[in-house]
Amino acid sequence: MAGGGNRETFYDRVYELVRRCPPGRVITYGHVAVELGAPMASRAVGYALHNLPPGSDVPWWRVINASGAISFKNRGAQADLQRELLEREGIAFDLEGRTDLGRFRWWPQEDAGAPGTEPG
DNA sequence: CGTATGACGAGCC
DNA sequence: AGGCTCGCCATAC
Repeated sequence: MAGGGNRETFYDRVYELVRRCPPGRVITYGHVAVELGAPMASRAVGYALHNLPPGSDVPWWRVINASGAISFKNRGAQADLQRELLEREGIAFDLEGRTDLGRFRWWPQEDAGAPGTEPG
């Protein structure tokens, strides 16, 4: 059933992109927004993950802020969980709780098979 | 339909 | 380097 009518919301687009983020890599809210065509919708991106339903296969923990740090630190438990999940994937954290975006940042174009971005 | 929220980003001091 | 403010966007009520 083509069903049609199934309009994809901004949230769904965020989920799809984040879902493509491979382990050991991270992406910033701002970059996700840019990929979606809304470089200034970084806030909406975070909101999308906030509305992320339980049981979803979206690696929300691979999404961090432009500072390379984990957001919603207020959530404590949630932030701690994200950091643990990232560390298990090989993501290193700075003493300030920040990661090296220049080393772990993931670029959707990599998945597209576009050379030039060598994570080396 | 208008207001308020929020897991952001960049600029300014 | 750290902290504060404004702006921007997409939903919820």
